[in-house]
Amino acid sequence: MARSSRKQEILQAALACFTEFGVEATTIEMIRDRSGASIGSLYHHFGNRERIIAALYLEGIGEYAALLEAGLIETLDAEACVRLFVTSYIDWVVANPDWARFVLHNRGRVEAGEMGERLREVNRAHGERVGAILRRHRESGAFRRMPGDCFLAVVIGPCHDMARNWLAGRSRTALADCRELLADIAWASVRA
Amino acid sequence: MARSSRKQEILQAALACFTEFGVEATTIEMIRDRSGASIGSLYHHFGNRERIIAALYLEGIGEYAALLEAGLIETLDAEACVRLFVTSYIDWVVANPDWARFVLHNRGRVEAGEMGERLREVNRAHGERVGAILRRHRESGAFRRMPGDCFLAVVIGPCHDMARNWLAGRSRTALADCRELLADIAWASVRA
DNA sequence: GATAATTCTAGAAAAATATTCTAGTTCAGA
DNA sequence: TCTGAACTAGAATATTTTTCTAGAATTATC
Repeated sequence: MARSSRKQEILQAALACFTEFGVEATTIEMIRDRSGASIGSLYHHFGNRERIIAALYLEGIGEYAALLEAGLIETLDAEACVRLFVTSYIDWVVANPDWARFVLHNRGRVEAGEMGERLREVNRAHGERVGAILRRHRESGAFRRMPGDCFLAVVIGPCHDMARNWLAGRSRTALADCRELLADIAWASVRA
Repeated sequence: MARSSRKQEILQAALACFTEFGVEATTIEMIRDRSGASIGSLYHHFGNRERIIAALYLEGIGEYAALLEAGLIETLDAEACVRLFVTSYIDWVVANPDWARFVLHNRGRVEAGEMGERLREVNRAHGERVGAILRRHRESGAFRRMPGDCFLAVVIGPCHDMARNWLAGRSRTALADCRELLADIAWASVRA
C-alpha cells in the first residue's frame, strides 16, 4: 500500500460518514468500518477523533485558499480580483460539495478544539497574503471606503449563504447559475 | 421553584458551557455541574444531549424570527423592509452574542439530528411568512430581478459573515458600527 | 541482502461519557 | 388529606473513545 494512502482512506471514509450521518453522530467505529483500517491505525495516524475532523477541515480550506491565491496573483485588475473571489469560491464548492458542506459547518468546532490555534495561524497567514494583494487596489482608490472587515464580508458573504442553502438542498436555483449575478453584485457593492 | 425554571437553568448552563468549551467538548456532567440539576432531571427535561442542543437552537432562532416578523408587518416601504433585515439581525446579535454564536455555528448539527425535521418545518413556516411580505414589493417592481434564493443571501449574507467574525473576535470593527453601511449595501444590491 | 530502526497495523483492555432505570420527592388540584 | 403527575436523584448499564502492548511491514544503513 502506497505510503500514507491509509491516512487518506481514513479521511475519505470520515468525510463520507460525516456527510451521511453528521459529524456528531459518526463514531470512530463507523470510520473504522468504512475505511477498513483498525482502531490502532486510526489512532496512530490521527491521535484522536477531533484531529480527524481538524485534518479534514484544514486540508479543505487549504485547497481552496491555494486555488484563490493562485488566481489572485495573476489578476491585476480590481474588478477581476473581486469577481475572482466569488467565482473561485463557487467553482470550488460545486466541484467539492461534500467537502464544502463539511467546511462550512465545522469552523467553530475546529476553532474551539485543540487545533484552534493552528487554524487561526493558517487563516491569519492566508488573510495577510490576500490582504496584501487587495491593499494595492484599495490604495489606488478602486474601492468604496469601508472597514476592511466589511469588505470581505460583503464580497463573499452572499456566496457563503447561497452555498450553504444550495448544499443543504434548500435552494431551487443551482449555485452555478448564480455565479455571474453574485460576481456582479459583489463588484457593484465595493467599487468606488 | 417556579415551574420549568429548572429547564431554563439547564439551557443557560448548557449555553455557558458551549460558549466556554465548545459544543463538542462539553459533557452532560459539565452541564449538570453548572446547572446544579441532577442527571435524572436533565434527562427528564430533555431526553438526551442532542435535544438540549436542539432546544437552545430552536429557542434562539425563534426569538430572532419573532423580532424580525414583528418589525416587518409594520413596515410598508420596500427599502425600509430590506434595511430592517440587516438592522434587526445585527441588533439581535449584539444583544445576544453567546446565543448568536451558538446559532451561527450549529445549524448543521441540529439539522442532521433527530430534530432536523422539526427545524426545517419551523424554517419553512418562517420563510413563507417573510416571503409573503416580500412578494408584494417584488411584484410592485421595487427589486432587481433575481432568483428568490439569491435575494436573501445577498441581503443577509454579509451580515452573517460579519457577525461570525465579530463574535469570534476576528474583527477590528465593531459589528454595531457596520449597521448602516451594511443596510445601505443591502438595499443598493437589490433595488431595481 | 542482512540487520536495525522506524512506521504502521491490530485488537484487547481501560477510561470516559451518555443513557436508562428504579426509587423517591414535591406540588397542584380534588 | 389524598392522588396523580411532574420532577429530582444517583446508581447501574451501555456506548464510545482512548490507551496500551505486541507484532508486521517498510525503509535506511552497512
